[in-house]
Amino acid sequence: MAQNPPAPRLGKPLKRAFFLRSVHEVAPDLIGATLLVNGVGGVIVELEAYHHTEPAAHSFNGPTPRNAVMFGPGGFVYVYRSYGIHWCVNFVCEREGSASAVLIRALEPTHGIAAMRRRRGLHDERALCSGPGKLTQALGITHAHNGLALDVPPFALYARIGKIEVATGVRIGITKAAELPWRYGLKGSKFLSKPF
DNA sequence: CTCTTGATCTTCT
DNA sequence: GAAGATCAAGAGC
Repeated sequence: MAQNPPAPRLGKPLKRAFFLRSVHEVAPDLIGATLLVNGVGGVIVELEAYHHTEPAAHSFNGPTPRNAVMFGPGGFVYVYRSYGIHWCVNFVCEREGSASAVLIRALEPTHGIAAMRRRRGLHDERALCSGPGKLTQALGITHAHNGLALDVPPFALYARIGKIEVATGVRIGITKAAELPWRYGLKGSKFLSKPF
């Protein structure tokens, strides 16, 4: 087995207050940040913004048992079941009642790659976390994590270090409000769910 | 490479 | 009963 390169240095820990502003300010600032769950994870390279004022958001029709966390304050985790089989993870943004969030869609694996390969049953690093359902499986995220805070274990989030270029485009896999350019990604990354 | 399909949970009609 | 913020496997080109 080839040795993995050393994991990159981490930036400063992001606190809950990081999320208490517009989802469109948070979204580009999260590209390049590092997400870890029990020490396993990587660099966020792709995400999408959702807001209760547009019909693609789960919160558009008001609170339900599933989306209740979205209606709380920013800085917490919203996990939902997708197509009956996958889990998808969101970070809630803005103030309580704003019901906005970013869907984490892809990571560049950097920490705990062996654990991710084991959970995914795959060796190819580029396929470990290149999609919203894939990365939750790789990090071990399930409904048990719904409602947890992002700045408290098992979660840890670290600011990016240095400059990057953020790409934007239309969101993937939706039919309502499909024209909004609310997909954000790390320009040129090899770990996206799809190229921009 | 693209296209199709099955898996089967939660919400809405 | 249908649709959905998905993925992997298999068929066909």
